[in-house]
Amino acid sequence: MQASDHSLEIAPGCLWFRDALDRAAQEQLVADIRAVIAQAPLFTPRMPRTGKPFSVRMTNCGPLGWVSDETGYRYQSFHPDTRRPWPDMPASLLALWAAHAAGAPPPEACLVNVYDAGARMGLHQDRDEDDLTAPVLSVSLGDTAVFRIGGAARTDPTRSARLSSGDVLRLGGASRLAFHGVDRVIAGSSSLLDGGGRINLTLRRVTVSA
DNA sequence: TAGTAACA
DNA sequence: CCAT
Repeated sequence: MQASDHSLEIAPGCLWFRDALDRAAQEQLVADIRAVIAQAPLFTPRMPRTGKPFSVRMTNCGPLGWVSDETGYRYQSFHPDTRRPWPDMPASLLALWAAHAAGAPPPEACLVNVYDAGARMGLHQDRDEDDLTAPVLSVSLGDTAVFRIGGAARTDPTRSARLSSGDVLRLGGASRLAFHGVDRVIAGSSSLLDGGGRINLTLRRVTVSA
């Protein structure tokens, strides 16, 4: 991993570490995530109540994983289709947390979001964690995302930022409950992933530590 | 309300 | 017509 001293605060409490990961570190993460997907296949989450599918596919690693279906959003310890426990969190991700979320209790969930061509993510808050004091770390791999972030209210003004492969974003403090999403992914903007697309990793602490 | 469409 |  390559330490990035330079960070930009794009919203209060939201730190953008550009080029935090060099190419080798990105390739290591991709290899680790491929291994996770081999154990815990990508699934298509659905909206609570309506059952409308997301355009991104997901999986998780770590003791807990985020899932969504007609029942609602939740964290659970097993894959929704295979019913098997989520794979262990790779050392590369634990190192990333140590480097960019120092002082926070260990991460319990890494949500893997796979954006194929045309996939988007509507504006939302990460608020299903019991521990809302720990930051959320977001890692961008592959094609550039046109990311949007606002404030804690849905109607707050938003700004956009292009998140490139290797960027790390930390949502903490006042931005921990900021609405955010991905307007679109710029096809062909990265050579990291065979076949293109984008992988986003979000590392979260879920339970309140003693 | 992590979805979309419709509308002012 | 486009953006919100």
